[in-house]
Amino acid sequence: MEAATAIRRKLGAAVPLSSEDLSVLDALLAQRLTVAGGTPLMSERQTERSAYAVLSGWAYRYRVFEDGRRQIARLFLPGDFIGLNAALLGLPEQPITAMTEMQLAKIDGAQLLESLQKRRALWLAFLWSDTRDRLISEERVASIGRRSAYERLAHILVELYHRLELTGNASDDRFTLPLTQDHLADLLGLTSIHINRVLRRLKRDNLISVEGRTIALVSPERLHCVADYDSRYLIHRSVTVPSGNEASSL
Amino acid sequence: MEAATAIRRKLGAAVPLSSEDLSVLDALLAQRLTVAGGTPLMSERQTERSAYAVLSGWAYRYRVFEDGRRQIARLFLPGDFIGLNAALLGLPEQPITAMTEMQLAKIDGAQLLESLQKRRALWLAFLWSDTRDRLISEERVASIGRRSAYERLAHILVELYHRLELTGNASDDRFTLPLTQDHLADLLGLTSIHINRVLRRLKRDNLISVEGRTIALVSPERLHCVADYDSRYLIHRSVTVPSGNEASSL
DNA sequence: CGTACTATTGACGCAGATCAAGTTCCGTGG
DNA sequence: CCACGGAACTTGATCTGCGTCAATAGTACG
Repeated sequence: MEAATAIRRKLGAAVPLSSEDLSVLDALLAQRLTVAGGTPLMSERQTERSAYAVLSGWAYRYRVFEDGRRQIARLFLPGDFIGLNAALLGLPEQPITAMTEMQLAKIDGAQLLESLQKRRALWLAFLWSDTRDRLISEERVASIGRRSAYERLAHILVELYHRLELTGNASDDRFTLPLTQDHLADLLGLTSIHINRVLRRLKRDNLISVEGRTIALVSPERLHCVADYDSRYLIHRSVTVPSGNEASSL
Repeated sequence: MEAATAIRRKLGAAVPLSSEDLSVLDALLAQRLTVAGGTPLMSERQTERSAYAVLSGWAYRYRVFEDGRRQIARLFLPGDFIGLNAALLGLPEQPITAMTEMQLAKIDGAQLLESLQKRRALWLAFLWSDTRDRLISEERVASIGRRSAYERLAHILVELYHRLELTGNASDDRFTLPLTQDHLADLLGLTSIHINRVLRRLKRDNLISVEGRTIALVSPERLHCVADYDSRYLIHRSVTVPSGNEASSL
């Protein structure tokens, strides 16, 4: 149970969770599974009404066009939820692929619905997570729409570091990046060839260093500056849970 | 009360709402106000814990960079909600500006929280609306990242038509577009000069026609094709509300 | 030791940006 | 009713960031 530290850290950072909230959460996340990198998740089996919480590993959702062009719409990191809203609403989810081996907790839609209705703090925590995902998506629009390739790359690296740090998957300005240059290209609306050149320019300018799959942010300050990284972006002051008793309220 | 047809149509299309649901909804939307075009909404007065429902008119949220580059992250059309999650969570919302004169319903955060907890169908309807907004945002990422200017413009026009049609603000393949070419540029990650040229190419190719602020989709089929418009995008089969009685569930 | 990703590097082309004028369309006031 | 001023829209000339095409290395696993 307590293995779901990524989820607990993320939700707990936004909303103070009581021990009772935590035990309901643990119950939701009880069913574990592991999938290999490359496994398609949620591909068309919308019948299931189930979602996943990411305990470890990375996944991504993408859109493919007729002619093969591809755009990654979203990355799922440890602490993120996959297909939550779709499960709650009973709607189909777009195709999602595991990028690395992943540990997942399978969440039952109906059980989740009940739990959120009973525990207001949990509901707010999930709502916050959802809101944060939207923020990220909208900042990606800003990135692809208005930032240069150099700035885009700087921005995503800083963003990923902050997201991973929150769940304990990064520290000391270093983290493991399982994305290939092709993935980065499809994520940022560029070509892998250009990613390669710009990545190397970031190294030459001494903003980052790369050893294998490990990225080190050599100069976080200059990276933030280059990316015009909004300091308020993804910063979570704790949400206050309005009183009003749990579950009752009729 | 019943003036909030845009909201009722939109939510009702996704989730069947009982007359009781509707009366709770009406109560939420009771407080009306009108703002002039250009009015800033939600700028930093995060203290209020209130949100808006758009009854008529358009607004947009944007991101400005140090050097003046601008990106519109999101458009708000009739039937959309502004700052809902932020109000529920008590978090600050990013700057939003009214583009035209707007009729709004002011929603109290605390009251909303209570209402959603009492009425499961309403909660799901709001959740659905939120999910749809995220879909739109992710499709925008795909658009800016991988579509050409010509395709992007085709896509946004088709998307806006479908969004407006749902609330009764467009029909017969025509609608009023209050956006200037500058707005379109900032929305699609282009320059207004290029928007101008591409718009004219769409007219020359007989895909659209423009009279003043009215856009007519001359050939919706070809537009869908050019844009590689996903037919499932924004289509809402009705959500089924799981049984499980309202409000109780302990 | 091949087969298949993944990364790297160079030459060249183009979609869309930038720069620089206009021009039309209004609303406002004289 | 016309003059003025300021958005919004047009149009052309030129430039450039990034894409495309093509080829070469690593690397990694079976």
